[in-house]
Amino acid sequence: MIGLVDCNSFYCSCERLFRPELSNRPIVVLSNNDGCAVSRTDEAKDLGIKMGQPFFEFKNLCKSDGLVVFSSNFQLYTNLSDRVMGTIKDMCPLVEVYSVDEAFVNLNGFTEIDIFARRIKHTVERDTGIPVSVGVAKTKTLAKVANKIAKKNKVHTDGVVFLDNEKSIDLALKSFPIKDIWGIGSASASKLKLLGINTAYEFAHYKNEKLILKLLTKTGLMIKHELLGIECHKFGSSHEKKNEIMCSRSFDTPKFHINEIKESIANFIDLASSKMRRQESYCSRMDIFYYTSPFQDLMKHSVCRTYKFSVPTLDTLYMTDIAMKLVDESFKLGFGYKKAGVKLYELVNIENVQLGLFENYEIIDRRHRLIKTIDRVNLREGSGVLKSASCGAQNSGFGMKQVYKSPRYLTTWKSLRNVD
DNA sequence: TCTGGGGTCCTAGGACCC
DNA sequence: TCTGGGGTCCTAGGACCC
Repeated sequence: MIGLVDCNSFYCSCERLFRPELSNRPIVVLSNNDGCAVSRTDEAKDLGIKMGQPFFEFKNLCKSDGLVVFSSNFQLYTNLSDRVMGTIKDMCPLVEVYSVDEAFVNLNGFTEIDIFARRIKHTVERDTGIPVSVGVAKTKTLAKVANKIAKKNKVHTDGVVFLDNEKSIDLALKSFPIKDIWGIGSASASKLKLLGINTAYEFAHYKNEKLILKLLTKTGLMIKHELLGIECHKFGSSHEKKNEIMCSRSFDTPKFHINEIKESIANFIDLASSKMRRQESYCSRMDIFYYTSPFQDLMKHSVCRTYKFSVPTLDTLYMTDIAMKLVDESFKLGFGYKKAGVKLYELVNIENVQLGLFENYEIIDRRHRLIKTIDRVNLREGSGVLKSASCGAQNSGFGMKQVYKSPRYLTTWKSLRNVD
Protein backbone atom coordinates (compact mmCIF):
# COMPACT_ATOMS: atom_id res chain seq x y z
CA MET A 1 0.00 0.00 0.00
CA ILE A 2 1.15 3.50 -0.82
CA GLY A 3 0.18 6.61 1.08
CA LEU A 4 0.30 10.15 -0.18
CA VAL A 5 0.70 12.87 2.41
CA ASP A 6 -0.09 16.22 0.85
CA CYS A 7 -0.15 19.61 2.57
CA ASN A 8 -3.37 21.58 2.21
CA SER A 9 -2.93 24.88 0.33
CA PHE A 10 0.70 24.66 1.35
CA TYR A 11 2.05 28.19 0.76
CA CYS A 12 -1.10 29.73 2.21
CA SER A 13 -0.91 27.45 5.24
CA CYS A 14 2.69 28.58 5.82
CA GLU A 15 1.60 32.22 5.84
CA ARG A 16 -1.37 31.43 8.08
CA LEU A 17 0.87 29.72 10.60
CA PHE A 18 2.35 33.09 11.56
CA ARG A 19 -0.89 35.01 11.16
CA PRO A 20 -3.45 32.94 13.04
CA GLU A 21 -5.93 35.80 12.88
CA LEU A 22 -6.33 34.91 9.19
CA SER A 23 -7.63 31.44 9.98
CA ASN A 24 -10.96 31.81 8.20
CA ARG A 25 -10.02 34.48 5.69
CA PRO A 26 -9.51 33.85 1.97
CA ILE A 27 -5.77 33.87 1.22
CA VAL A 28 -3.82 33.71 -2.04
CA VAL A 29 -0.05 33.43 -2.48
CA LEU A 30 1.23 35.02 -5.67
CA SER A 31 3.96 33.89 -8.04
CA ASN A 32 7.15 35.88 -8.53
CA ASN A 33 6.57 39.46 -9.58
CA ASP A 34 3.16 39.16 -7.92
CA GLY A 35 2.03 37.80 -11.25
CA CYS A 36 -0.60 35.14 -10.64
CA ALA A 37 -2.15 32.88 -8.01
CA VAL A 38 -0.08 29.82 -7.10
CA SER A 39 -1.73 28.80 -3.84
CA ARG A 40 -5.28 29.38 -2.61
CA THR A 41 -7.14 28.53 0.55
CA ASP A 42 -10.60 26.94 0.30
CA GLU A 43 -12.11 30.35 1.06
CA ALA A 44 -10.22 31.86 -1.88
CA LYS A 45 -11.31 29.01 -4.16
CA ASP A 46 -14.90 29.73 -3.11
CA LEU A 47 -14.43 33.28 -4.38
CA GLY A 48 -13.79 31.79 -7.81
CA ILE A 49 -10.05 32.46 -7.99
CA LYS A 50 -8.39 29.96 -10.31
CA MET A 51 -4.94 28.41 -10.10
CA GLY A 52 -2.58 30.50 -12.24
CA GLN A 53 -5.04 33.33 -12.63
CA PRO A 54 -3.35 36.73 -13.10
CA PHE A 55 -3.53 38.91 -10.03
CA PHE A 56 -4.90 41.98 -11.80
CA GLU A 57 -8.04 40.01 -12.63
CA PHE A 58 -9.00 39.45 -9.00
CA LYS A 59 -7.25 42.28 -7.17
CA ASN A 60 -10.60 43.92 -6.50
CA LEU A 61 -11.58 41.03 -4.18
CA CYS A 62 -9.11 42.33 -1.59
CA LYS A 63 -11.40 45.26 -0.92
CA SER A 64 -14.76 43.68 -1.59
CA ASP A 65 -14.30 40.28 0.03
CA GLY A 66 -11.44 40.64 2.48
CA LEU A 67 -9.03 38.62 0.33
CA VAL A 68 -5.48 38.65 1.72
CA VAL A 69 -2.58 38.21 -0.69
CA PHE A 70 1.10 37.41 -0.13
CA SER A 71 4.09 37.54 -2.43
CA SER A 72 5.88 34.21 -2.41
CA ASN A 73 8.39 33.71 0.39
CA PHE A 74 10.31 30.63 -0.60
CA GLN A 75 12.77 30.66 2.28
CA LEU A 76 9.83 30.27 4.61
CA TYR A 77 8.13 27.53 2.57
CA THR A 78 11.29 25.50 2.10
CA ASN A 79 12.03 25.64 5.79
CA LEU A 80 8.54 24.47 6.76
CA SER A 81 8.63 21.80 4.06
CA ASP A 82 11.79 20.39 5.65
CA ARG A 83 9.99 20.18 8.98
CA VAL A 84 6.96 18.43 7.50
CA MET A 85 9.12 15.91 5.62
CA GLY A 86 11.26 15.36 8.70
CA THR A 87 8.19 14.53 10.76
CA ILE A 88 6.96 12.05 8.14
CA LYS A 89 10.38 10.41 7.92
CA ASP A 90 10.42 9.98 11.69
CA MET A 91 7.27 7.88 11.39
CA CYS A 92 7.88 5.88 8.21
CA PRO A 93 11.15 4.30 7.13
CA LEU A 94 10.41 4.56 3.41
CA VAL A 95 9.50 8.05 2.23
CA GLU A 96 9.69 9.48 -1.28
CA VAL A 97 9.54 13.26 -1.23
CA TYR A 98 7.71 14.11 -4.42
CA SER A 99 7.53 17.89 -4.20
CA VAL A 100 7.83 20.72 -1.72
CA ASP A 101 4.42 19.87 -0.27
CA GLU A 102 3.86 16.15 -0.79
CA ALA A 103 5.45 12.81 -0.07
CA PHE A 104 4.65 9.19 -0.84
CA VAL A 105 5.09 6.71 2.01
CA ASN A 106 5.49 2.98 1.59
CA LEU A 107 3.06 1.29 3.97
CA ASN A 108 3.70 -2.31 2.95
CA GLY A 109 3.98 -4.50 6.00
CA PHE A 110 2.08 -2.07 8.21
CA THR A 111 -0.98 -3.32 10.07
CA GLU A 112 -4.03 -1.16 10.78
CA ILE A 113 -3.07 1.12 7.95
CA ASP A 114 -6.03 3.48 8.29
CA ILE A 115 -5.26 4.12 11.93
CA PHE A 116 -1.63 4.75 11.07
CA ALA A 117 -2.60 7.14 8.25
CA ARG A 118 -4.61 9.16 10.75
CA ARG A 119 -1.70 9.18 13.11
CA ILE A 120 0.58 10.59 10.42
CA LYS A 121 -1.87 13.39 9.75
CA HIS A 122 -2.32 14.17 13.42
CA THR A 123 1.41 14.14 14.18
CA VAL A 124 2.39 16.36 11.25
CA GLU A 125 -0.28 18.87 12.18
CA ARG A 126 0.63 18.83 15.85
CA ASP A 127 4.37 19.13 15.31
CA THR A 128 4.51 21.56 12.39
CA GLY A 129 1.18 23.38 12.35
CA ILE A 130 0.69 22.57 8.67
CA PRO A 131 -2.59 20.81 7.82
CA VAL A 132 -2.28 17.75 5.57
CA SER A 133 -4.49 15.21 3.85
CA VAL A 134 -3.64 11.55 3.46
CA GLY A 135 -4.73 9.17 0.71
CA VAL A 136 -3.88 5.47 0.75
CA ALA A 137 -4.29 2.89 -2.02
CA LYS A 138 -2.51 0.19 -3.99
CA THR A 139 -0.82 2.51 -6.55
CA LYS A 140 0.45 6.05 -6.62
CA THR A 141 -2.28 7.18 -9.02
CA LEU A 142 -5.01 5.70 -6.81
CA ALA A 143 -3.38 7.24 -3.73
CA LYS A 144 -3.57 10.58 -5.54
CA VAL A 145 -7.28 9.99 -6.13
CA ALA A 146 -7.79 9.08 -2.48
CA ASN A 147 -5.91 12.17 -1.38
CA LYS A 148 -7.92 14.46 -3.59
CA ILE A 149 -11.16 13.06 -2.23
CA ALA A 150 -9.89 13.53 1.31
CA LYS A 151 -9.07 17.14 0.55
CA LYS A 152 -12.37 17.91 -1.08
CA ASN A 153 -14.43 16.40 1.72
CA LYS A 154 -12.45 17.38 4.79
CA VAL A 155 -15.42 17.26 7.15
CA HIS A 156 -16.80 14.01 5.87
CA THR A 157 -13.51 12.12 5.65
CA ASP A 158 -11.52 13.81 8.38
CA GLY A 159 -8.81 14.35 5.80
CA VAL A 160 -7.92 10.69 5.37
CA VAL A 161 -9.19 8.31 2.66
CA PHE A 162 -8.25 4.64 2.32
CA LEU A 163 -9.22 2.93 -0.94
CA ASP A 164 -8.61 -0.70 -0.04
CA ASN A 165 -11.30 -2.69 -1.84
CA GLU A 166 -12.89 -2.86 -5.26
CA LYS A 167 -16.18 -1.46 -4.08
CA SER A 168 -14.70 1.68 -2.58
CA ILE A 169 -12.41 2.17 -5.58
CA ASP A 170 -15.26 1.85 -8.10
CA LEU A 171 -17.40 4.22 -6.10
CA ALA A 172 -14.58 6.77 -5.95
CA LEU A 173 -13.69 6.55 -9.63
CA LYS A 174 -17.29 6.81 -10.83
CA SER A 175 -17.64 10.33 -9.51
CA PHE A 176 -14.07 11.39 -10.26
CA PRO A 177 -13.70 13.67 -13.33
CA ILE A 178 -11.10 12.38 -15.77
CA LYS A 179 -9.38 15.75 -15.97
CA ASP A 180 -8.54 15.58 -12.26
CA ILE A 181 -6.55 12.36 -12.61
CA TRP A 182 -2.82 12.75 -11.98
CA GLY A 183 -1.14 12.96 -15.38
CA ILE A 184 -4.25 13.74 -17.41
CA GLY A 185 -4.11 17.36 -18.45
CA SER A 186 -6.48 19.39 -20.53
CA ALA A 187 -5.18 18.09 -23.87
CA SER A 188 -5.62 14.45 -22.91
CA ALA A 189 -8.96 15.13 -21.23
CA SER A 190 -10.44 16.61 -24.37
CA LYS A 191 -9.19 13.68 -26.47
CA LEU A 192 -10.86 11.27 -24.05
CA LYS A 193 -14.04 13.29 -24.07
CA LEU A 194 -14.31 12.59 -27.80
CA LEU A 195 -14.34 8.89 -26.93
CA GLY A 196 -17.16 9.51 -24.49
CA ILE A 197 -14.89 9.15 -21.46
CA ASN A 198 -15.68 11.62 -18.72
CA THR A 199 -14.92 9.85 -15.47
CA ALA A 200 -11.94 7.98 -14.12
CA TYR A 201 -14.07 4.83 -13.98
CA GLU A 202 -14.94 5.02 -17.68
CA PHE A 203 -11.27 5.52 -18.48
CA ALA A 204 -10.07 2.65 -16.32
CA HIS A 205 -12.54 0.23 -17.89
CA TYR A 206 -12.28 1.41 -21.48
CA LYS A 207 -11.66 -1.65 -23.65
CA ASN A 208 -9.57 -0.37 -26.57
CA GLU A 209 -6.11 0.00 -25.04
CA LYS A 210 -4.42 0.31 -28.41
CA LEU A 211 -6.34 3.50 -29.04
CA ILE A 212 -5.38 4.85 -25.61
CA LEU A 213 -1.75 4.09 -26.38
CA LYS A 214 -2.02 5.94 -29.67
CA LEU A 215 -3.79 8.98 -28.25
CA LEU A 216 -2.07 9.35 -24.86
CA THR A 217 1.23 7.48 -25.43
CA LYS A 218 2.49 4.96 -22.95
CA THR A 219 2.25 7.36 -20.02
CA GLY A 220 -1.51 7.48 -20.59
CA LEU A 221 -1.74 3.71 -20.65
CA MET A 222 0.27 3.49 -17.45
CA ILE A 223 -2.22 5.80 -15.76
CA LYS A 224 -5.06 3.55 -16.90
CA HIS A 225 -3.35 0.48 -15.47
CA GLU A 226 -2.57 2.24 -12.21
CA LEU A 227 -6.27 3.03 -11.84
CA LEU A 228 -6.93 -0.71 -12.15
CA GLY A 229 -4.50 -1.32 -9.31
CA ILE A 230 -1.54 -2.41 -11.44
CA GLU A 231 1.58 -0.67 -10.21
CA CYS A 232 3.46 1.18 -12.99
CA HIS A 233 5.03 4.04 -11.04
CA LYS A 234 7.38 2.25 -8.69
CA PHE A 235 7.82 3.57 -5.21
CA GLY A 236 11.02 5.55 -4.84
CA SER A 237 11.37 6.43 -8.50
CA SER A 238 11.84 10.17 -7.95
CA HIS A 239 15.41 11.15 -8.61
CA GLU A 240 17.46 12.49 -5.78
CA LYS A 241 19.75 14.20 -8.24
CA LYS A 242 18.23 16.45 -10.86
CA ASN A 243 18.80 15.69 -14.51
CA GLU A 244 18.53 19.32 -15.37
CA ILE A 245 18.74 22.54 -13.41
CA MET A 246 17.02 25.69 -14.54
CA CYS A 247 17.08 29.23 -13.37
CA SER A 248 14.86 31.83 -14.97
CA ARG A 249 12.87 34.92 -14.06
CA SER A 250 10.40 37.32 -15.54
CA PHE A 251 11.45 40.96 -15.27
CA ASP A 252 9.27 43.57 -13.66
CA THR A 253 9.81 45.88 -16.65
CA PRO A 254 10.89 45.05 -20.21
CA LYS A 255 14.66 45.10 -20.75
CA PHE A 256 15.94 46.80 -23.88
CA HIS A 257 19.70 46.80 -23.27
CA ILE A 258 22.06 43.95 -23.94
CA ASN A 259 23.86 44.56 -20.67
CA GLU A 260 20.69 44.00 -18.69
CA ILE A 261 20.19 40.62 -20.36
CA LYS A 262 23.83 39.70 -19.89
CA GLU A 263 23.80 40.63 -16.25
CA SER A 264 20.68 38.60 -15.50
CA ILE A 265 21.98 35.57 -17.37
CA ALA A 266 25.29 35.76 -15.51
CA ASN A 267 23.34 35.71 -12.25
CA PHE A 268 21.25 32.73 -13.37
CA ILE A 269 24.40 30.80 -14.23
CA ASP A 270 25.82 31.67 -10.84
CA LEU A 271 22.74 30.27 -9.07
CA ALA A 272 22.18 27.24 -11.30
CA SER A 273 25.81 26.15 -11.33
CA SER A 274 26.24 26.34 -7.57
CA LYS A 275 23.08 24.27 -7.21
CA MET A 276 24.59 21.82 -9.67
CA ARG A 277 27.85 21.58 -7.73
CA ARG A 278 25.93 20.95 -4.54
CA GLN A 279 24.62 17.74 -6.08
CA GLU A 280 28.14 17.02 -7.34
CA SER A 281 27.31 17.09 -11.03
CA TYR A 282 29.07 18.38 -14.11
CA CYS A 283 27.24 20.01 -16.97
CA SER A 284 27.61 18.88 -20.58
CA ARG A 285 25.12 21.20 -22.17
CA MET A 286 23.80 24.66 -21.48
CA ASP A 287 20.86 26.60 -22.91
CA ILE A 288 20.48 30.32 -22.53
CA PHE A 289 17.21 31.94 -23.50
CA TYR A 290 15.40 35.26 -23.37
CA TYR A 291 12.19 36.46 -24.91
CA THR A 292 9.58 39.18 -25.16
CA SER A 293 6.16 38.85 -23.51
CA PRO A 294 4.05 36.10 -25.07
CA PHE A 295 0.90 37.85 -23.81
CA GLN A 296 1.16 41.03 -25.80
CA ASP A 297 0.74 41.77 -29.46
CA LEU A 298 3.92 43.81 -29.59
CA MET A 299 6.86 42.76 -31.75
CA LYS A 300 7.91 39.35 -30.50
CA HIS A 301 11.42 37.94 -30.36
CA SER A 302 12.53 34.73 -28.73
CA VAL A 303 16.09 33.50 -28.43
CA CYS A 304 17.38 30.11 -27.34
CA ARG A 305 21.02 29.14 -27.81
CA THR A 306 22.58 25.83 -26.89
CA TYR A 307 26.21 25.15 -26.13
CA LYS A 308 27.75 21.72 -25.79
CA PHE A 309 30.88 21.55 -23.69
CA SER A 310 33.62 19.33 -25.10
CA VAL A 311 34.40 18.27 -21.54
CA PRO A 312 31.66 18.43 -18.85
CA THR A 313 32.31 21.40 -16.61
CA LEU A 314 31.43 22.94 -13.27
CA ASP A 315 33.27 26.15 -14.01
CA THR A 316 30.90 29.10 -13.51
CA LEU A 317 33.34 31.58 -14.96
CA TYR A 318 33.88 29.58 -18.13
CA MET A 319 30.14 29.02 -18.54
CA THR A 320 29.47 32.71 -18.04
CA ASP A 321 32.10 33.56 -20.62
CA ILE A 322 30.44 31.33 -23.22
CA ALA A 323 26.98 32.62 -22.32
CA MET A 324 28.03 36.24 -22.78
CA LYS A 325 29.26 35.39 -26.27
CA LEU A 326 25.96 33.66 -27.07
CA VAL A 327 24.06 36.78 -26.03
CA ASP A 328 26.37 38.96 -28.12
CA GLU A 329 25.67 36.80 -31.16
CA SER A 330 21.91 36.65 -30.73
CA PHE A 331 20.81 39.97 -29.23
CA LYS A 332 18.54 42.18 -31.31
CA LEU A 333 18.10 45.83 -30.53
CA GLY A 334 14.62 47.31 -30.29
CA PHE A 335 12.87 44.53 -28.39
CA GLY A 336 11.75 44.75 -24.77
CA TYR A 337 12.59 41.39 -23.23
CA LYS A 338 10.39 40.20 -20.38
CA LYS A 339 12.04 36.97 -19.35
CA ALA A 340 15.41 35.29 -19.42
CA GLY A 341 16.91 32.09 -18.12
CA VAL A 342 19.51 29.36 -18.19
CA LYS A 343 19.21 25.60 -18.29
CA LEU A 344 22.05 23.26 -17.41
CA TYR A 345 21.47 19.68 -18.52
CA GLU A 346 23.02 16.40 -19.52
CA LEU A 347 24.41 16.47 -16.01
CA VAL A 348 26.92 13.77 -15.18
CA ASN A 349 28.57 12.48 -12.02
CA ILE A 350 32.24 13.01 -11.38
CA GLU A 351 33.07 9.38 -12.05
CA ASN A 352 31.28 9.50 -15.42
CA VAL A 353 33.05 12.54 -16.78
CA GLN A 354 34.52 11.77 -20.20
CA LEU A 355 37.87 13.41 -20.62
CA GLY A 356 38.75 15.12 -23.88
CA LEU A 357 41.97 14.38 -25.70
CA PHE A 358 43.21 17.89 -26.19
CA GLU A 359 42.36 19.63 -22.97
CA ASN A 360 44.89 21.23 -20.70
CA TYR A 361 44.08 19.52 -17.44
CA GLU A 362 46.41 21.60 -15.37
CA ILE A 363 44.40 24.70 -16.21
CA ILE A 364 41.06 22.95 -15.79
CA ASP A 365 42.12 21.57 -12.45
CA ARG A 366 43.29 24.95 -11.23
CA ARG A 367 40.00 26.53 -12.31
CA HIS A 368 37.97 23.85 -10.55
CA ARG A 369 39.90 24.48 -7.34
CA LEU A 370 39.19 28.19 -7.70
CA ILE A 371 35.46 27.57 -8.14
CA LYS A 372 35.36 25.28 -5.11
CA THR A 373 37.09 27.96 -3.06
CA ILE A 374 34.49 30.49 -4.15
CA ASP A 375 31.77 28.05 -3.09
CA ARG A 376 33.37 27.67 0.33
CA VAL A 377 33.59 31.42 0.83
CA ASN A 378 29.97 31.89 -0.21
CA LEU A 379 28.89 29.12 2.10
CA ARG A 380 30.64 30.76 5.03
CA GLU A 381 29.93 34.42 4.28
CA GLY A 382 26.53 34.18 2.64
CA SER A 383 25.65 33.38 -0.93
CA GLY A 384 26.53 35.95 -3.53
CA VAL A 385 29.45 37.43 -1.61
CA LEU A 386 31.84 36.28 -4.33
CA LYS A 387 30.70 36.07 -7.90
CA SER A 388 31.73 36.97 -11.41
CA ALA A 389 31.87 40.64 -12.39
CA SER A 390 29.35 39.95 -15.17
CA CYS A 391 26.72 39.56 -12.47
CA GLY A 392 26.79 43.29 -11.81
CA ALA A 393 27.41 45.29 -8.68
CA GLN A 394 24.03 45.46 -6.99
CA ASN A 395 23.17 42.19 -5.33
CA SER A 396 20.26 41.73 -7.59
CA GLY A 397 16.85 40.36 -6.79
CA PHE A 398 16.51 40.49 -10.58
CA GLY A 399 14.25 43.52 -10.31
CA MET A 400 11.38 41.53 -8.90
CA LYS A 401 8.15 42.98 -7.69
CA GLN A 402 7.21 41.58 -4.28
CA VAL A 403 4.87 44.04 -2.69
CA TYR A 404 3.14 41.65 -0.32
CA LYS A 405 6.04 39.63 1.06
CA SER A 406 5.84 38.34 4.61
CA PRO A 407 8.89 38.45 6.93
CA ARG A 408 11.38 35.57 6.87
CA TYR A 409 10.13 34.40 10.24
CA LEU A 410 12.37 31.36 10.40
CA THR A 411 15.54 32.40 8.60
CA THR A 412 16.49 35.84 9.89
CA TRP A 413 16.83 36.86 13.54
CA LYS A 414 15.26 40.23 12.85
CA SER A 415 12.08 38.62 11.65
CA LEU A 416 11.49 36.32 14.61
CA ARG A 417 8.01 36.61 16.01
CA ASN A 418 7.62 38.46 19.29
CA VAL A 419 5.64 36.81 22.05
CA ASP A 420 3.97 39.34 24.31
C1' DT B 1 -0.73 48.89 -16.90
C1' DC B 2 -0.53 44.05 -14.77
C1' DT B 3 0.06 36.70 -16.81
C1' DG B 4 5.78 32.12 -12.32
C1' DG B 5 9.50 28.94 -11.99
C1' DG B 6 11.43 24.46 -11.94
C1' DG B 7 11.10 20.07 -13.24
C1' DT B 8 10.11 15.13 -15.93
C1' DC B 9 8.92 12.21 -19.67
C1' DC B 10 7.66 11.16 -24.33
C1' DT B 11 7.41 11.37 -29.48
C1' DA B 12 8.16 12.84 -34.19
C1' DG B 13 11.20 13.61 -37.47
C1' DG B 14 15.75 14.65 -39.36
C1' DA B 15 20.48 13.08 -40.02
C1' DC B 16 23.32 9.58 -40.58
C1' DC B 17 25.09 4.88 -41.20
C1' DC B 18 25.50 0.42 -43.50
C1' DT C 1 13.39 3.97 -66.81
C1' DC C 2 14.47 2.28 -62.57
C1' DT C 3 16.66 4.92 -56.58
C1' DG C 4 15.80 0.28 -50.00
C1' DG C 5 15.26 -0.69 -45.52
C1' DG C 6 16.51 -0.88 -40.99
C1' DG C 7 18.76 0.93 -37.18
C1' DT C 8 20.52 4.60 -34.02
C1' DC C 9 21.18 8.98 -32.31
C1' DC C 10 19.93 13.64 -31.68
C1' DT C 11 16.90 17.60 -31.10
C1' DA C 12 12.82 20.33 -30.68
C1' DG C 13 8.74 20.66 -28.76
C1' DG C 14 4.49 19.03 -26.48
C1' DA C 15 2.23 17.61 -22.33
C1' DC C 16 2.06 17.39 -17.77
C1' DC C 17 3.14 18.16 -12.77
C1' DC C 18 3.55 21.06 -8.44
